[in-house]
Amino acid sequence: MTLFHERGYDGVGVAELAKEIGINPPSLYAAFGSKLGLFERAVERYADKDGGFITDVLDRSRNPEEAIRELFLQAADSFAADRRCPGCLVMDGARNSTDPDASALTATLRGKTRGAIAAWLAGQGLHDAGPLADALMIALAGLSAAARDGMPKDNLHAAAEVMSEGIIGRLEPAA
Amino acid sequence: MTLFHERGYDGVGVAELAKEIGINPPSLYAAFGSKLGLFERAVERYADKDGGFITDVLDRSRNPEEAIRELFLQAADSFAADRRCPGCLVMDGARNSTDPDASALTATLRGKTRGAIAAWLAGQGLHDAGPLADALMIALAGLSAAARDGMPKDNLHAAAEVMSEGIIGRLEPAA
DNA sequence: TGAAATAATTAGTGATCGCTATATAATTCG
DNA sequence: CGAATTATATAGCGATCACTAATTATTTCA
Repeated sequence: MTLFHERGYDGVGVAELAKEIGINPPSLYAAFGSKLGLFERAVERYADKDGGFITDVLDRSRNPEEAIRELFLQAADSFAADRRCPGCLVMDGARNSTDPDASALTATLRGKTRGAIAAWLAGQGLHDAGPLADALMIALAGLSAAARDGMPKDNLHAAAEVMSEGIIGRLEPAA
Repeated sequence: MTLFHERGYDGVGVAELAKEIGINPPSLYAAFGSKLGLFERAVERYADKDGGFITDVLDRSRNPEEAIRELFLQAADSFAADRRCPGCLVMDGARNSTDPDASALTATLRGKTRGAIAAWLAGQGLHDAGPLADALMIALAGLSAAARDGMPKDNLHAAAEVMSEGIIGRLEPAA
């Protein structure tokens, strides 16, 4: 998972993945079926653990302002937590990959996240929950890209606050 | 340039690049020195032509509100203009590349753009021009990522408007 | 302990990578 | 027209890719 996160799906080979796990390539294929199978397991684990803060924030927040603020704060924290593998594996783990299956895998997870956010916003009685969810996902994608481009944690935090407070200021109830 | 834009630096081979130009690999090396040399030329051309709207907007705008609004609008237009090569070549052309030189090339151009935006904002007498420039760059990176992930032009526009108006609403003069 | 089943390792498959030495064709000049 | 020069194209260099057949080592039970 760390290797995929660090260098992307195409950037790491099966030999190195097996070595990191402590097995040989044939054992990797016996256990996961293919490189893509291992990637699927890694991405799902990442979404469950590292990406769990998203559903947690939505569950715990009692109003959209608090939710969005906390979402951006925790995203900036998460994306800059480990200097060795910055950004989000779901956002950027298969970016520019030559394997369409790997891209489709992460795209599906992004779709689920966007759907959960949009549904929560709509449930809060907000106008334009769809475009709002798109804007949030785009901002998160930007944060992930910036983290991967090496932006320091403090700068990431400051920029995240600008964006979150900006979007919060534009919230309005459904017509 | 189109091939690099479409599939990223690592995603396209020299043989295909040469074929697209209409020459053979040895001629490509005679003309550009290396794959990286051709990428450099392509990225610089892209920054000059397709990315020219950024400096144009800054030059023409008479206040930050107008500038930011126009920046996001034109970015969304540009990133979704060609379905075959969506997003921004400078933002995502070398993302997850295994060649650090290619990544450094695009990183330098992003740094220049961020610098130009920050300087312009500061010249407009705005508070926190640095974090603001970071936020703008991050939003643009998010728009590029969303475009590359296949988001339709209209949705991209709507989300861009949410983000731009949000940031505009948070502008404040320097202390 | 000895045979059967399982696991791990080595080595190698064809394909593609960036890049280039060699060979062929086209052009320029005496 | 023929020789020297330049530009083109073909083919192949070593390296790496995902993946696996064949071999060796280990363990499991009678």
